[in-house]
Amino acid sequence: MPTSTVENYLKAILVRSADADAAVATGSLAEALGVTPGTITTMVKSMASRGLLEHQPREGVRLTDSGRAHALAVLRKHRLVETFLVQVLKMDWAEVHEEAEALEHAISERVLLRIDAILGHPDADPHGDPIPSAKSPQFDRDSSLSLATCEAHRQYRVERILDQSPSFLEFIQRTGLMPGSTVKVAERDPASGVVRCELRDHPATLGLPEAAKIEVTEAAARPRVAAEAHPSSGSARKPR
Amino acid sequence: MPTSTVENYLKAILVRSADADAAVATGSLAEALGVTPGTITTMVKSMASRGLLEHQPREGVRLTDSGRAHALAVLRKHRLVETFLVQVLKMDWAEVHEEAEALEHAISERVLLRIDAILGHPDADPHGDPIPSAKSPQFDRDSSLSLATCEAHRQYRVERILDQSPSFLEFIQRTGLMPGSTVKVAERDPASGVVRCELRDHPATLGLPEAAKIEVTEAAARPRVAAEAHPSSGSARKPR
DNA sequence: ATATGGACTTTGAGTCGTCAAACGATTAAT
DNA sequence: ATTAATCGTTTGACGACTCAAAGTCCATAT
Ligand SMILES: [Mn+2]
Ligand SMILES: [Mn+2]
Ligand SMILES: [Mn+2]
Ligand SMILES: [Mn+2]
Repeated sequence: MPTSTVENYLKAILVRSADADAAVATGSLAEALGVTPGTITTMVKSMASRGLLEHQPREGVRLTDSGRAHALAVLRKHRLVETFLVQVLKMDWAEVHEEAEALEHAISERVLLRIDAILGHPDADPHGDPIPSAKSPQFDRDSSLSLATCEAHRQYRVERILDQSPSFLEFIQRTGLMPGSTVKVAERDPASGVVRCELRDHPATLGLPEAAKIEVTEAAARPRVAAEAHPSSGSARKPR
Repeated sequence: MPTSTVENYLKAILVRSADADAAVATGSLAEALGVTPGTITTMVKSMASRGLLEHQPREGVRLTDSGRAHALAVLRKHRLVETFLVQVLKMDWAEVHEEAEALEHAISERVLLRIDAILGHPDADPHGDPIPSAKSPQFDRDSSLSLATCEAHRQYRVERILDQSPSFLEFIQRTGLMPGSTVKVAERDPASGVVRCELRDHPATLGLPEAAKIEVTEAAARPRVAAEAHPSSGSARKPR
């Protein structure tokens, strides 16, 4: 029964250890969690003593199996809650991340089961982030194509937005670049750092670092996102 | 921005100060909150210094206007969340109190507004407890009639259950004594401490202290409860 | 009027999460 | 190799919340 503080630490470590079994630097955690480096060292030692992670002093931390399981559970709650807030409570796409940041620590397994069922067991949240499954703690890091790296003049489908800040999400929403939408890069100019895109019925311009935060796949690829983009036939729920 | 601990203290004080402006004894708070008397004294002094209440040493505690406003907001969240869990997430009537005990501290005003709207602005929770309104912080303590005090051989309507313990609520549910149901006292024997009732299609027996926890009004009285009792026509939502 | 018992408060201590500032280790530059 | 710079750890302190145990107040019963 970790506290919500510990849960936030676990989650921060998990999402930073996607690539292989490289250790996560304590400094990156300090920055992510908004606390001083000394605080991280202290917390990390206490979490290590509880078996949630291993701490290689001066090098970084690695989750144990137990720590990873806890972290995945929290991440799952976070993303299911976000999806619920958008689809059932009809809340704003750009603000649900903050809400979920608090709710992920207050929602019981029982409530989570109901939410998951009502949503039809989605496998991605409104930002396109994969929802870890209750059983198989898979954690895919598949597509590494973004608006900063894809080919120009070809149709792509937005899969995932890699930034949770409300201001960025609001920009995405304004320009219609949400997961599920179709987009084409019209021009990419490394000199000026500007990317010009074509949406279904209007253009959009953004900087290279911002374009890198928009993950895409070739337009033919299978859809995977839970958020509703088009008013399709039937109920608001998706199977599987 | 009180912590969730302080919010729990405020709520405990509020629900114990319904009657007039009598001070709430610190001992009753210690019991209600499951902490030692010394802890209450300490917390109460700190809350007094923050202007949330006044502390008459050796006598008790009284909420300030600011403290009462906070307490009412928390109570409102608690009861709206309970109603939401029952009506929208279809959770068990007997277990939502515990869930709400945690969620009341994690839900933002924004989320609360959505929940309230989706529920159609209910004015009582599934246990019949009044939901303080956002504007008028009214807090009615109207009916004082219970299955322990009402007349025998007359029809009454269950309005409210004054005990949140899951085991008691499960008993109520099993016997069909939820708010909205109709009941008649067949026999009350002070000697044995037993109350025998008639429900719509079956009898029920309970002790006097338990009967006192079931608030009723004369059967003709206006309904007031948000929980669904009968599958009525139309949608699952109630107006006003 | 005094003594007693119960309710409340005080005191000393511990845990958790945090900071600021001093300190150490490692790496990169000269 | 020495020196700097950077990154991480230690240390001492604090606020919030809690307990156990000792101390105080006060209403009441003698
Ligand atoms: Mn969080
Ligand atoms: Mn998300
Ligand atoms: Mn609570
Ligand atoms: Mn209730």
